[in-house]
Amino acid sequence: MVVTPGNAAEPCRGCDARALSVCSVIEDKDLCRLASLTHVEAVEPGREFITEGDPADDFFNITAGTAKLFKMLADGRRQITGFAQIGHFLGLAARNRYSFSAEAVDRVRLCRFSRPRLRRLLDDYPAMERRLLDVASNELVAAQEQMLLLGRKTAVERVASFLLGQMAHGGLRGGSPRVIHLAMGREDIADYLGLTIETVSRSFTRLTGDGAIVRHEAANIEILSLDRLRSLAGEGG
Amino acid sequence: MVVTPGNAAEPCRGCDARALSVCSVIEDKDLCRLASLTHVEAVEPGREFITEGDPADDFFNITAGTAKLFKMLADGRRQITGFAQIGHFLGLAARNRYSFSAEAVDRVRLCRFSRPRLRRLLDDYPAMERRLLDVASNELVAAQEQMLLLGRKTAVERVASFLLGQMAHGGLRGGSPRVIHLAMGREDIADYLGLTIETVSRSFTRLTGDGAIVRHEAANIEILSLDRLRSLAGEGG
DNA sequence: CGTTATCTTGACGTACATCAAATGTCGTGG
DNA sequence: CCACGACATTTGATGTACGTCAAGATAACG
Repeated sequence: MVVTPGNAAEPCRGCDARALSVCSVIEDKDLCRLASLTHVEAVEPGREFITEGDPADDFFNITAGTAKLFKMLADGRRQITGFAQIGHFLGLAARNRYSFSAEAVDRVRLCRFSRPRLRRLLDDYPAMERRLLDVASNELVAAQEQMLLLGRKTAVERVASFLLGQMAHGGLRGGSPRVIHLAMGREDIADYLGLTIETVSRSFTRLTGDGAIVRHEAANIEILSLDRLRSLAGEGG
Repeated sequence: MVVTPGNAAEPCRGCDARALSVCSVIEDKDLCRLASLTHVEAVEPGREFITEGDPADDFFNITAGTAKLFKMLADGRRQITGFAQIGHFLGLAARNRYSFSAEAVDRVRLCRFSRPRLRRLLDDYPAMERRLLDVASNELVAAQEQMLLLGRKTAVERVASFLLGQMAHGGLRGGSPRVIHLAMGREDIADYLGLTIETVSRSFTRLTGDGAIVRHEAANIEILSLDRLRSLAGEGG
């Protein structure tokens, strides 16, 4: 599973995720050291690479693809707490066990850091610790937003908000600005929004009927009216 | 509103919250400097001291009482994202505007730090930044747990989980181990759990019927069977 | 003690879940 | 290229947990 990079000396220099991730604080001249600390891996779709409750020995940085982060109840009910994409840093646990599981949605590439190694890196680069605090703060803001969604929004509002969120992510990478490609299926969307697949599907249908979107192949959603979508999301009034 | 401490030189030394908060990383000899950076304030019940969208000029440290943190939708729907109690650090925003509001539940005492002053303090005490990262990580774990609750748990499971959480907090401070005093009313509990006050009330009634708890004055809940409460919370099977 | 706010209980409505079937999508092999 | 099967998504019919509306019960307060 471990993929040896083509150029063993400098896998980090050409990394697409670098500018988007905590690694951006490492200066060019020290990239070599950064590269020596990490293992690049590929994870096949459906494969779980973090398991809730396991010792949190490693940290991860997503460099390609999409992973889902989730928690489960004993009887199988699942809540996806977020999707991790390029540049996303994973594994902050505070305690020494993971508090969630992570599974690849499509083919994921990631860098794995061992906890003690990252600790040493943080000691040498205080700016990186600051950057991590920023990352954690942003995730906290996103988590609060999601609590509002899960606790108080209707099904249609949830799906509309989800699309707006996915658009924000897609916007970072190029691509046609009005068409969103969803890497995850309806079941993952449902488990992210606290709904069932049927209700998610019906909500897409209603958004279509309201003229906010058009579905192309279920995974490709075209935004017809951003204003209408915003209004249906319940945030912009 | 600003309360001048009795002993202006060292309000931090005798602070009840110090051991529980980020301030614990400051050595005794430097407490004087810490004290010079902060303003101690009292906030009356019902008073809002952070407003979502306002410039995030200050950080806060709760030293007594309970505050609720919340977000609202345009039409008045509200989601309480957490309750902040002694030792809780508030104001991490990443962007320069608050992403949530905060209001005192009962009488709150807090320390206010201006953003640039805290920044300088962090530069001098790298350990404090590390501590803040731990704090943020713990909050992230709690937020994920709450997402599971809001997205996938039933009303009774939510209320049982809430009581277990409040017990964990109450356990830190002395007091009778089996009786929980709830600082907040039913409306706040409902807005925290994504329910209505009626459903919260009915869930308390069901927990009572199941022999898990007894209500004394609506605000004082006695735990009769921790096992039964855990099982009803849906986590321990 | 009355007055008022908060909490509990009851009757009923509704948004979403569940169960079930139809339709669409995609990979595989004829 | 088309036929087939497996799986994902959509649509429909019905059930239910929780919300809404309304009335009592209880506690807080002057």
